[in-house]
Amino acid sequence: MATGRTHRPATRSRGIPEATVARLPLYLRALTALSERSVPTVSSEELAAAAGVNSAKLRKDFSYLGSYGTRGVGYDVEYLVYQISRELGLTQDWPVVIVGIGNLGAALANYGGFASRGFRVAALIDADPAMAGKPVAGIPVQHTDDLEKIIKDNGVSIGVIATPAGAAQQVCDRLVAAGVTSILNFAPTVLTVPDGVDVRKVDLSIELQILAFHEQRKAGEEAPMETAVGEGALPASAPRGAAADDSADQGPDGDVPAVMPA
Amino acid sequence: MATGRTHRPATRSRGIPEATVARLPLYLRALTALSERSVPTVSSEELAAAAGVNSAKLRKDFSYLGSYGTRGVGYDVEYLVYQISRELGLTQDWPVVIVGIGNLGAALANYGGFASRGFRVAALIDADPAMAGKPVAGIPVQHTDDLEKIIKDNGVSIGVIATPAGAAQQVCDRLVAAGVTSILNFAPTVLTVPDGVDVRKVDLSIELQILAFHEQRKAGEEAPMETAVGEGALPASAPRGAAADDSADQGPDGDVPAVMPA
DNA sequence: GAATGTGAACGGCTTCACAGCC
DNA sequence: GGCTGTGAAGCCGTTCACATTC
Repeated sequence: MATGRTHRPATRSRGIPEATVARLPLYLRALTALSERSVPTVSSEELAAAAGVNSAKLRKDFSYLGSYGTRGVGYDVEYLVYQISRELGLTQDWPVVIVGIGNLGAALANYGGFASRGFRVAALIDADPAMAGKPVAGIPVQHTDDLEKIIKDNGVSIGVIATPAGAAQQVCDRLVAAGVTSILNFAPTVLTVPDGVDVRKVDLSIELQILAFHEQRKAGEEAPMETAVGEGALPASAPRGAAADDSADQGPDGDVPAVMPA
Repeated sequence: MATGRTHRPATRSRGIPEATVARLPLYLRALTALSERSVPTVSSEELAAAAGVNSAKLRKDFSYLGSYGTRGVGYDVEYLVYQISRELGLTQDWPVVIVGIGNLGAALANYGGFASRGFRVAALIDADPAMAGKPVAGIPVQHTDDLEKIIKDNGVSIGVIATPAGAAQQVCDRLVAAGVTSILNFAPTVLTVPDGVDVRKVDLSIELQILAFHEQRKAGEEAPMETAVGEGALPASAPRGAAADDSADQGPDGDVPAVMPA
């Protein structure tokens, strides 16, 4: 779920549900692993297990792409890898710029998963003049002043924001003005963008807070309700006592993207 | 009876929907900003705008927590900050361990938002002996061998995995065995955990792939390919050979690059 | 016999719209 | 008059179950 848009989900998608799109990368990863082991075909059951979803959902998801399986047999791994890659637009090269080369930005620049799937880090941009020219992950950092030129020269349409929250909106505005239409935001702030621009956010503290909510609930399952606050005092109250009991939080549940800020 | 636990008990007392829980941190962030500006009250409309959601949704979300607003007036900022914090379990201190101190792990350790919301980095753990003792973000890295002891000594129930994919499941198993019941996973792999353990995942390459999908669609919006929307328009029995559409630029499959981070 | 593809049922989340209270 | 709180309606996604195809 891309956030940041004002209204209109504009989900003008050509039939493929958002929830399905969000799972395609998962299937692709599982298929890639199978491909590397030279496995020729998989059943929906096997692939679903590898991707961590249930088989009915997987089959339904694939049905939106077309009929790529063979009844009684399963799916051809290589063929499916290609189809999903194509559907996701990974058969082409996507130049990406990362703005904000702090700890996080550097980590992203070094992240192998970027380059491995059609994404190419075209440039690293930072507002600190002292960073200019300094190579990070083998790529020289450029100054924010040249942002517009960098975007245009490289035909960049995807930007990653890893700046402090205070600078995020401004950077976002400049990226958009320069032609970027998809943004991955790591800054813990809500970005406002014009229609037609996609924003996805990843906020670490939000993910942790969601975990804390469930964690708290596990701990207070038998005992009491609200009250107090208490501080510190972390007795050895083994969270995993005999209590345990249900805890319905079975899987990671749908998918709320995720995490971390700058 | 006291049993019959199916899946989702939730029927028990306060059944706050997952979707709502996922938004509470967002509201909390917006409220905190208002609080810092000493704004006394907000209307659902204003707060919703600040959080990037619509007001009806916000009111519905708050209704699950209780009636904390005043009709005709709005919500008291301070009071709401407290109520949401309490609901999320942030009025207590959560010690967290980060396993895998590479670029990403270091970025997480340095992330300020951690401490600011009830989370405390209790320890940094890495498998590389060369890292041991080296301070990152002011905290000395400890070796994986001591993982169990660290977890127990600090009463840690939340763990963050920032290791390479290959090590993730093993680390996860050890964390869980040592008592961790909530995991935030940055490794691009599906983790298997026992019931009662919560896992949330964050996958950077997946987020980018989702953006690529939408980006691609925007680009192809002008060239009307086969925009056969409709519903049952998919009966195509013939799996259309590998030929399929030709729209694809170049058909480079280049084989499958590994989806894995460093 | 085996496994896909899919209509239909189901359940959860969002949006609407208005009653209720300040 | 302004704004919250909430039943009701609508939408979307998941799950079921089975006809269909190999």
